[in-house]
Amino acid sequence: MIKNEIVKQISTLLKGENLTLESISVEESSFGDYSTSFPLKLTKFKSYQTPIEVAKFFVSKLQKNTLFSEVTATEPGFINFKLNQKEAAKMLLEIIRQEKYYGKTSPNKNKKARVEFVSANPTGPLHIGNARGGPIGDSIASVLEKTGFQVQREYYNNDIGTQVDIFGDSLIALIKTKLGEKQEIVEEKTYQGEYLEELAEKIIKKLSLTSIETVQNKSEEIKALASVTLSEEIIVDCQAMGISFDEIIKESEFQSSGKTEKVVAKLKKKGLTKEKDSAVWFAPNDAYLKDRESVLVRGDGRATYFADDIAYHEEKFESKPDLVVNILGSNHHGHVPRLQAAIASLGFDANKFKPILYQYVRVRRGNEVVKMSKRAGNYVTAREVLDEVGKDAFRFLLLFNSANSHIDFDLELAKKHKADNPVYYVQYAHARLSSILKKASPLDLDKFDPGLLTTAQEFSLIKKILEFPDLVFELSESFAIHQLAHYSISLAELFHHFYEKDKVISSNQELTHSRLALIRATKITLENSLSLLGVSAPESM
RNA sequence: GCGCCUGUAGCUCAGUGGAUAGAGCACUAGUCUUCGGAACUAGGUGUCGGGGGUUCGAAUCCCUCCAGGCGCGCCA
Repeated sequence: MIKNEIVKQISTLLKGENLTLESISVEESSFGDYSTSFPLKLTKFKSYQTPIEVAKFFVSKLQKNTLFSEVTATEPGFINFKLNQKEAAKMLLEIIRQEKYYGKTSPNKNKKARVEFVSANPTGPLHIGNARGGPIGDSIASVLEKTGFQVQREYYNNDIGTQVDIFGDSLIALIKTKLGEKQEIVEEKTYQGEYLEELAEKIIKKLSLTSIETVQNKSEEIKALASVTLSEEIIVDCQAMGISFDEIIKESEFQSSGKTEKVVAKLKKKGLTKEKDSAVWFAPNDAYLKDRESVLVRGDGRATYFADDIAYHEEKFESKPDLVVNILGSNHHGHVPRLQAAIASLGFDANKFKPILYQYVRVRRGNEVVKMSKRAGNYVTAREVLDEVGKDAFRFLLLFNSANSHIDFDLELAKKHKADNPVYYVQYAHARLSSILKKASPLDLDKFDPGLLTTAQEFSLIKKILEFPDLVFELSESFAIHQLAHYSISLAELFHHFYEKDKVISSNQELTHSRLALIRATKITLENSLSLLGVSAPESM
């Protein structure tokens, strides 16, 4: 936490000087090893008139830290820090001691976070679009844990509603056809695909359906079984992505328990609803939402998804979390402000609510866009892609882009075992690291001398390793998880550079063991990064 | 019509107020008696979609226009 250390020192000094600043940012920089421009951002100067004078003043106070070999002020008001190479190398010992805990910090100790992701409807197999939320949510949850949060991973099962009804009707129609009834009209809205056939066969067998009458009598049972079967299948797909949930929450339970009804009544009491066309609408006093009122209870008395979701979020906030993260497909962007308004109007702190919207995924095979799957009929399933490219490439490539950008997922690239496939590049580095450690005699830290790690390659690698805890902490606030994928690539790259130039195993025992310590620390850092991404770190490939 | 996201090198993308805008791929030429060649070294391209504004400073913030994707239902 070097950057954090600098920020802390500056903050203390600022207080002493009675100067305040909203945020101090420290960045890696080619002008020093770290740099900050906060003197340029001060608006309230005391006895120091210009940014450069402020910078100089702080430099005189900061220079005493042994971690830096040089602290300088440069025009127009930057402060640059040069890391002391030997002191930095010394920190490798601590990393080796911490091992899998390296990167773990505790700013969020004793805090609770709830992360909701995937939340696909049980009306078909998980598709690649919804699946993108899986790795994103899972890795964000892991990052939060790494900064001290106690995290609950949850999946919201939308097991009721119009979509589910339409799906149920399609299924029942299909079962009837299979049992001999002639269907006259096939409606456009009906669900299709091989999976529906499979499901129909399975249900006929399980419920021993023999005639149209039995289907009629057992229609509710059929729908329930279909919903459970598909939900289970989605959960199994998630497991194949390396994801397991702590909690699966069913939408139907908010209705059956009366929680939805209660929360609608609460909103009504606060005067935030109105009745129009025999339905109950959410009508908050919010300029932005004025023309976007939406229905809570339909004309026929049934609650909408929105109402249930409010009840769900009331339940979330009543558990007193410090952070509520929702990973949603970008098509939910209209839903988010409404939900936020509802959360705020129920008296909860909407600042704790962090929705993350991700854009959709298009699947390509080379230059050709893949649109449909045999199984689902009209979209590409997560399972097909997973089976074809494997969990590691699947997760890494979905986490490689920022959530805001669209992804073209190239099946051909994902399967390539070459450098243009970044996941193999990183994994290969890890296998190489393991191989060196196996080949060498066991690491003897008594022979470790930080003063021997003096080459440019060694220093760059050490700096990159030391960035890791800072990055994890930043990600716990920015949720920009793709930066972790890029970090792991850059770490692998710096290791390869070092490997080519500096020979690790030699007759010089002190140098060998000092470099082995660097190798060990690199391996730990790479492993911990990959572990947060949910990608395996192979010992050999 | 309204809203959200995107537009950065030939391609795929990083970079959201800092200093000379960066990687990877592709392309060309090299590096194997040496710890794993799935690697490394060297070579260079940019109206940061266009225009205007804010300020010491803008790819980044604001306005506007253009292009692409998505959404806008008593769907979820």
